[in-house]
Amino acid sequence: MKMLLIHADYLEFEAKEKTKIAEETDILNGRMEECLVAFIAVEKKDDEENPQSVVNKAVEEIEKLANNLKVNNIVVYPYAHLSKNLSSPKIALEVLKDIEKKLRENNYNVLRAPFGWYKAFKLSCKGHPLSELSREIYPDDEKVEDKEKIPSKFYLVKENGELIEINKDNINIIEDEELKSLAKYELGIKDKQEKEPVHIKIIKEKDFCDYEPSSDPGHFRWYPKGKLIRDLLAEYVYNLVVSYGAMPVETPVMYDLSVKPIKEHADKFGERQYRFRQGNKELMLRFAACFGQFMIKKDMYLLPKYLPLRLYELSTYSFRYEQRGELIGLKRLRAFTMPDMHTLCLNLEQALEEFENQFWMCLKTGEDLNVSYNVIFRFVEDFFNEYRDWIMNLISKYINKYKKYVILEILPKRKHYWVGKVDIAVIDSLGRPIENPTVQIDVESAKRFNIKVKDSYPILLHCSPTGSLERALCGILESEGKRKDKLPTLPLWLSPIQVRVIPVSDKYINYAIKIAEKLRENNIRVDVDDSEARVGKKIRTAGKEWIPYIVVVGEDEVKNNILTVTIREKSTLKNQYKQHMTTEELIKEIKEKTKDYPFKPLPYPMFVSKQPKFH
RNA sequence: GCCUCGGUGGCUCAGCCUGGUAGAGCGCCUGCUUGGUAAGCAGGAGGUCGCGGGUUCAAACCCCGCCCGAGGCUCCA
Repeated sequence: MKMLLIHADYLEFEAKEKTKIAEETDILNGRMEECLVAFIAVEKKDDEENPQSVVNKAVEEIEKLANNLKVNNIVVYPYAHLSKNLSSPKIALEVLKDIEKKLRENNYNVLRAPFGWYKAFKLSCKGHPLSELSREIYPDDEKVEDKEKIPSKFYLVKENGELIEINKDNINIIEDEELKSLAKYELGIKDKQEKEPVHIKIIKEKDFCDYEPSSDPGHFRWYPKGKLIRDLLAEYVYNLVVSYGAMPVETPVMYDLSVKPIKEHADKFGERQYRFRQGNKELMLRFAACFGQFMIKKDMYLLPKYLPLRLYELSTYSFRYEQRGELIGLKRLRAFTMPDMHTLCLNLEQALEEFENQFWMCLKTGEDLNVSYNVIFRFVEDFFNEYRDWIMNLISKYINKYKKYVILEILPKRKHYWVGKVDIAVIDSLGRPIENPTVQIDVESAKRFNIKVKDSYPILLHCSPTGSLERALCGILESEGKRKDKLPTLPLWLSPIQVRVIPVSDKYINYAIKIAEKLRENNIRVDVDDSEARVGKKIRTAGKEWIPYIVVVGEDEVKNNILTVTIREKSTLKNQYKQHMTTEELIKEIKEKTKDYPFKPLPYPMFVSKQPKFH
């Protein structure tokens, strides 16, 4: 709705002649003194969407101004010429009448000029700063969406391929607690939580990373240990996708909104982006690596034999201007690092084959990060019906391999760029899903970005095998933080300090250093606790740092040339698991456990007494 | 973005209601202790009480605005 508001000494009108849409009325002329005149055009979107909300907002605006100006007389004047996109006359009349009625109820003197007549009018505008104002009023979109939204259906899929529709009442048929949490979340069943997720405490306590109050909310600072973990994860995903056949690229973080496909793709995601003007350009910060990779593909001369063609980029960073109240620790940020692979597929058959491979790749990351994944497939109904056999076959392979059921969402019609996707989630310490790895079948973007293989538009797959690195870490920490069966720990290859050597007294410090150096030469992250504390205290400190191997050396070890190693994985808080082994055996064990994973050296001084605290 | 709660030495928190010299534990430093698997003993240093304004003779405390965090709502390509 468009509205022009005039504070006037008087307004006078006279209806002269009917149009086709004229309302029947006796009030064909009128005059009001000391009044606020509201010229109003009701628009198509008001009509289609939510007329009642427009009425309420318009009345609110008028009253606000009337209050300011201290006037009690209001003229409601239909004025079609304010808009080129008018609503139907029927709705317009209803809206105008409603506005008149509401204002009357609120004790204003209201004069409404007749709708659909050619009218003569005289107006005397007061001419002070507030005397001429225009307002544009948008309908609330909440109710609109409700109207448009046909809800999805959710199913539990078991090994025999049976689909059991799940809803609020039968949710307990899902026995797996984690999968049930995921289903509950999807169905909008919420258990109220008043606590914060445990990873927030852990990241600070362990000197991984922290909030940066002098940036925008949701942008973090990373300390050496957290930086190490992120770098290791980055290298891990790089190796994973490159050995799978992806070609790494790097593309800009910001894009020009005057480029049509960029603008279209960006506009789909509405408010949740950083946009800014620089010079005479309007720019946006990328919220995923799609933009740059699509532009590369658009400019390539693509032959069918190149396909499936996979480009990979670690988007450091992707930016999303999430709502302020929605930012939570590492779970939702405004700047995050997203491994993002896009695969061009010749046709749907090839796309399905790729989808399956990429799905298995996503699941493998759960094993490497030592987290438990829960799977939800989402398909648009038509697509599901057409490829049902293929889908059910994939699901049954998954169930056989991982011994877990899956959730299946069927969407009545396509509303995003994808026709099918899989989301893979870790359940956090409060029973809420952290959705992370994903594969999506995109049938829209190739056309939008004019990516052509010969003369046809290929299918595009989006895949992030771990999801954002920050969220991956979040998932690991939440999983460990909620552990009851044993001590929380990071996977060995991700542990910032893998081994700590503790001399029983400073007599043995040189021996401890010798051991540490030997480990370090073998690419093991090791430090030496040279502090003045007693052994018990040093063990406790090492335990609080989640160090996987603690080597205590004293007289016995020197004499027998053997190490006493406390292995965290096999210990509990009360019972430390200790094992005697030679230095070579320890090295061998660690090398064995980390052999398929990236390595980076200890980013800290080797002596504990020299290691700074970051908080 | 909205609603609720919170922000006090490096960390965890008490004090605020009822205004009057800012507290504890851990950590840190120093000394004693030279030690054997999750907190040895003693002493000491360390605080713009988130920021800005207001009320008051006097503000960590009362009032207003803002910033930051958590929970809830809404959102989540």
